[in-house]
Amino acid sequence: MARTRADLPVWRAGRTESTAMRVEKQIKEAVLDGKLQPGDFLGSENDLAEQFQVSRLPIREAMGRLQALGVVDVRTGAGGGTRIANGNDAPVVEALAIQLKLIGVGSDEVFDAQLIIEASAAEIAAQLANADDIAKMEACLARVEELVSSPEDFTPEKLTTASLAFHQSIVDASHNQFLSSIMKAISYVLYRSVNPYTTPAVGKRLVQRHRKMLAAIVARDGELARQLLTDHVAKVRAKHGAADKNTGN
Amino acid sequence: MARTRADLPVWRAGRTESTAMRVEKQIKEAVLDGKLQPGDFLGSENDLAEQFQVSRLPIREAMGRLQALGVVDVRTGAGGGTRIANGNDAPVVEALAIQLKLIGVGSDEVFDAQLIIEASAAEIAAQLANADDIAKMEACLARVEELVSSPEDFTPEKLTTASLAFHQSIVDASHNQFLSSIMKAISYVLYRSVNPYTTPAVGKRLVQRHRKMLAAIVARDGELARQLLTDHVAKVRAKHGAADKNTGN
DNA sequence: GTTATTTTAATAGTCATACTGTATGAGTGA
DNA sequence: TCACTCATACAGTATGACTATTAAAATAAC
Repeated sequence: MARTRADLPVWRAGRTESTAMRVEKQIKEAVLDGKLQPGDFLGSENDLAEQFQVSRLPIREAMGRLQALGVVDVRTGAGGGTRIANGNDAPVVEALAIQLKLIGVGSDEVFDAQLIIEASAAEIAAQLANADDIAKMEACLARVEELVSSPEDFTPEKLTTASLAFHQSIVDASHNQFLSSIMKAISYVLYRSVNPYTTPAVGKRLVQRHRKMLAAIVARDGELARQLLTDHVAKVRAKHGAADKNTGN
Repeated sequence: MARTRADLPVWRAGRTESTAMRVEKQIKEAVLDGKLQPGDFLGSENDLAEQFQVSRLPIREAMGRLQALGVVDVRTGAGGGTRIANGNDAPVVEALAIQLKLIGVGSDEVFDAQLIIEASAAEIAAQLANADDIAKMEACLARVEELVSSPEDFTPEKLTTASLAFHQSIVDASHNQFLSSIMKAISYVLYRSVNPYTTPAVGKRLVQRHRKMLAAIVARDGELARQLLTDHVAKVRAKHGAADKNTGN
């Protein structure tokens, strides 16, 4: 694919700050300093335009950028306008996954991170998991079992999704929202990575190991849970192989 | 036209989302699918406006959003326009830190995550660290020592920054860019959290433990490095206390 | 008096146009 | 060959107008 300027010297963006960037920066700082909290009303675009003594356009742009980052919510209609968002990690999780792709982070690194985070999360989950968490994990496991035992419903996409949901439920059971967010980003990348290798035969072995992992957590055996998780991730990784290492896939 | 543009996904009509969001979504999907790669040229705002059959404004908005996420770089002037960015995790790292604040993630959870990631990273670093990594870590350590031994230069901000830089250099030495990015987000949050507790006396004990940690890594003793890291983080955490738990500070 | 419906007003979203500032690359001259 | 100048292409901003959407207020129905 010929791109005339694709190999030009490195681009450094953001030399002179635009109005939108300045506004964006101020709001972000205020949030980090706790001066703005979830639910706080910033005003309508016209309000803010007057407040910052600029036209609607840069304000609109700044709000759009903050919205893309999940920092603010924007609503149209009477009583609408911009408010500081309640926590919503979906945008930043997706953005993180994209950055891993752009940076060129290899599968190995993502698998390593998965190993580190999930193994520790499983150990914590074995201590902290409550009835709701266990119910959630069991539901995810049941979904996986349903898929591998009914060939007519089976698709690689469904099984990959269900399996990753189970892994996510384990991390969620650690009651650490930071780890949960990171795990979501890992799932984002892993989905596209492991999906081609997902077959019904793989699924059968998968579900057996999943069941053991859940049993260890329910039995409050953190050490065993960690060990099983470690083995499991290592096996998935081995199946994934070294064929496409460093491609980000 | 001497300049070709990377193929974009086809415009899909729909009425629920704004135009800017639709464009944003398509570009993000294309990047995740590998159809767009770092350096690929998307076109000028006018090009894209024509391509998507809308005015400049929604296009401009979409590019602004993607720029805020670090997905694209935008440049003015002749030969300017929008390109897919090379990896740049700074925006998403900051956004992640903001989300932790908005979600209300407590200090405990961040410390837990730090413990998990840094301990594992230190263990890996003990295996993989090369001469450059060690030089970098030593430079960071030297900066910390310099600060605690010269009271006239000392400020809590400087020491906190230098100490976190040392921790970052350890994670960087694991050669896992994903862990590095996550550590940056942790530093972002931790800076505001531990800074008030940073004193010269604290610094003196800090530097001793730092030196031991680095020695263990240089000696390729992963097990010891992990142990020292774990103890160290636990001690910082204890000093931080439970006074402001769950405040996000 | 309460509920369902309509109307109204506020607000984001979009468009067209014009102008400014800036960076690039081509052209000019020494 | 090198430095300088200048035209051009591009983002950034402004203005004004129009549309679509939504919450709230007003009205009608029960």
